[in-house]
Amino acid sequence: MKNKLTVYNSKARKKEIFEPIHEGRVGMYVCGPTVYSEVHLGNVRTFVSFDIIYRYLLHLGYKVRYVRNITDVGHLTDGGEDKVSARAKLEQLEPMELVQKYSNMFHEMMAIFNTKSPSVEPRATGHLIEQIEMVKDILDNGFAYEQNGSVYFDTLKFNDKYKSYGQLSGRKIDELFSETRDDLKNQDEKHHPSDFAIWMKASDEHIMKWNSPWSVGFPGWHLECSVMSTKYLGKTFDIHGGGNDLKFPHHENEIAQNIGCTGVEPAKYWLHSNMLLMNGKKMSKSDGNTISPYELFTGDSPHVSKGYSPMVVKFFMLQSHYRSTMDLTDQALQAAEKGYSKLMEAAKALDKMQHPGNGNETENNKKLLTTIDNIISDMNDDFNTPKALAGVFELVNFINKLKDGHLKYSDITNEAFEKLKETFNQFVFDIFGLKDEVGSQEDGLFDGMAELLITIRNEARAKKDWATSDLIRDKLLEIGVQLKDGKDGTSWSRI
RNA sequence: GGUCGGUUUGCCGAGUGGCUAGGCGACGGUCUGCAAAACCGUUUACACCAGUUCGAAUCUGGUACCGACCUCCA
Repeated sequence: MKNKLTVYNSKARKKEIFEPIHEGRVGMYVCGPTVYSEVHLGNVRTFVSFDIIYRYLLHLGYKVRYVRNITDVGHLTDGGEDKVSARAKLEQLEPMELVQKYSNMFHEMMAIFNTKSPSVEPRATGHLIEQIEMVKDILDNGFAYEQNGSVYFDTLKFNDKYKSYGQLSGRKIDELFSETRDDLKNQDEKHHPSDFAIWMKASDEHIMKWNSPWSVGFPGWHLECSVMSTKYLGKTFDIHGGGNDLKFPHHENEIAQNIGCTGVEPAKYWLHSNMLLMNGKKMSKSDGNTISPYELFTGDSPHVSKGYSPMVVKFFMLQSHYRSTMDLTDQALQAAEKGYSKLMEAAKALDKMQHPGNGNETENNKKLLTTIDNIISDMNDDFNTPKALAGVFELVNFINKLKDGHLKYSDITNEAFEKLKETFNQFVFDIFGLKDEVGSQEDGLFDGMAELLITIRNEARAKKDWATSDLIRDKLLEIGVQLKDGKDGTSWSRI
């Protein structure tokens, strides 16, 4: 029981045992970014969360097809303008130029955070034909109607048949009706306020528009995900993910479209990640409570005292569960920086450690094996990374004790030690997707110079010339090299 | 106003009807020429008020506060 993966299904509002539709294979769709500006740190959290889910499914041996779309049309601003073309106008670029620019930046950011590329990354504008086909199908099935060149999804009619509109977000169609405000323009085109556009007629000044049986226009925002998930994963697939804020209306409408078109539920499990807060409040550009990933790296922001590396930020994110809100503060990042470096030091130490080959099955041995088992069952429990990470830190404790001789190798069997090594590396690098940022910067010239300075300093120390010794140590620290005088001589590391 | 979620030790954050998560910080120690780093140890909290229970921070009800969403030409 403990070894089975369970996931929290937002639709069922409970944890369920994960059983893929087709044995050994998983289809996963995650709503990607709208590429009209630089990626938001909150988006990063969502995609890092789903990256870890993707990596863990791969680790479990599933063949995963991971589809994450890029929205480049149909997502509108408050003023009704397309977000992409509005920004393109501002930057004096062709809409597709803008899409390319921010897609590239998005991919760069995903690489910086060491996330794996999805299997398919489809764009909305690349699937106009399929979107028009789906609108036709929904019309044919009677769940949509045309009005002045626009096509609206008929939520009342849909709900009469399937009784499920609002199920995901916990909304009732009657309440949606009572909330209607009078100042909504063109509401008279809709039969019911909860109806939504699946095809919109474009005004003359609208740039991004295409021909269709109903008008020259553009697809509704929700349509692309229904179309692309169906195209690449089939009518019903295993996992649909996205940010919590997309539950309503985006995912609710997506479900309605899929069922309205194919007659079946699109996803077996709905997974939603929670929001990233800063200093206890929602990140918002309008009130200045925001920080971009780049500002976070450089420290060029009033919200942080210094820069934090991408892996520190990722480590920070791992410390909370993907379904919980998480609060970004300078203090919390500083703590994460220390924790991350402790983890990497342990990884380096473990890499050099070797078990002599004979050991006994002691209490410590038992404790080690239990710790390892718990890490796995924690991750199986709806991808509980903070708990699994806590377990990994218990492994760090084992590693350090072995290194310092507080724990003898003879108290640990060779088999258990190998299991420790395997589990530690799998979780830290393969599943959490962390990497050692500092180590990769070193080169031979630098190493040689550092060793030379240490030799000179040790000669000074031997003569009790503390002034020279401390000068070397202090100056090296200033340029980011920290010396450590240990029992077995002096070692150094970059900070 | 509606829907959903949250309130955990100095900070960040898991979790469970009885069994000190973890990280950071702080304090003590080991090591050291002194440091730093590292390591070891200590640091026992669960918004408030009722109720259920042998026992609740964990379940139930209420209160307060916080957050997200509330539609696509708003």
